[in-house]
Amino acid sequence: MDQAAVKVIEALGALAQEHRLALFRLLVQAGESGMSAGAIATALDVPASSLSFHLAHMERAGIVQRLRRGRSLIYSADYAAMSALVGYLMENCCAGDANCASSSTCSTTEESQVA
Amino acid sequence: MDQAAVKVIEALGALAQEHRLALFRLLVQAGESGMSAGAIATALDVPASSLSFHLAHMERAGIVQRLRRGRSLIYSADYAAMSALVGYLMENCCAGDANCASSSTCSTTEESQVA
DNA sequence: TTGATATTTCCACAATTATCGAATAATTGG
DNA sequence: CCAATTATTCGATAATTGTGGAAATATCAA
Repeated sequence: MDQAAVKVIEALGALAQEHRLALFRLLVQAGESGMSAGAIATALDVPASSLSFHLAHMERAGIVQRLRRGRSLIYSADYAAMSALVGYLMENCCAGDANCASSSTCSTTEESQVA
Repeated sequence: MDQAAVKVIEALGALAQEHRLALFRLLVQAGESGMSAGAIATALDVPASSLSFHLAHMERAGIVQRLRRGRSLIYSADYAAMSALVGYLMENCCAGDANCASSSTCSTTEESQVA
């Protein structure tokens, strides 16, 4: 299994869980400024230790970023990682056939790279 | 947790596994005509019973479709499900801000619906 | 320095997921 | 109908993942 596949599996696995999916969408909507761990815990109503586990999981997977501001740790969604993910899944869609079943989904093919 | 979230978690979980990720990409590249279970098993070098487990998993999750042709079962990728997935993840990106960090990823927002 | 705030790490336990050989089912050609 | 082909289900086992209270770590304000 190549390294790109490993990264993609980690990212997909990080998103495939109730709390983490809600968390990612929350951060997507929060935009660049992100949210503190505490604010996220309040918004999602998840115990701090559980949330911390999930946040660490997502950071390891490279789909969220973290920075410290004072006592708070601020998390934000990594949009580039998201694009790369979709690019990997749809790579070489329909073997490059022009008249593909789903041209819209297929057309996103070669625009992104997994880091 | 709403129904859309459940479907998305199942789809993401279905993709977040070594063999299933390889399988999905194989089907994406195969296009509309799809591939038989046997052909997939050969291509991926996975025991038949294991592959069957993964194929069933993916069909349940709604990211691949199945039809019978003679003795063979033909599987193909569901592109629409893929689009819906990305749409859900990026919904209301950056709270609708025009000058979003990643306009390209964000712009895919309201074009798809989870069934 | 001390006390309060913000968050993580540790740990033990529960729950889910993956593996694959053997047995079973569905389909077809002769 | 029968043998061959194609693929699934069963079942026992191994491996991974999620949970949350309690203790530890980092930061700051006074």
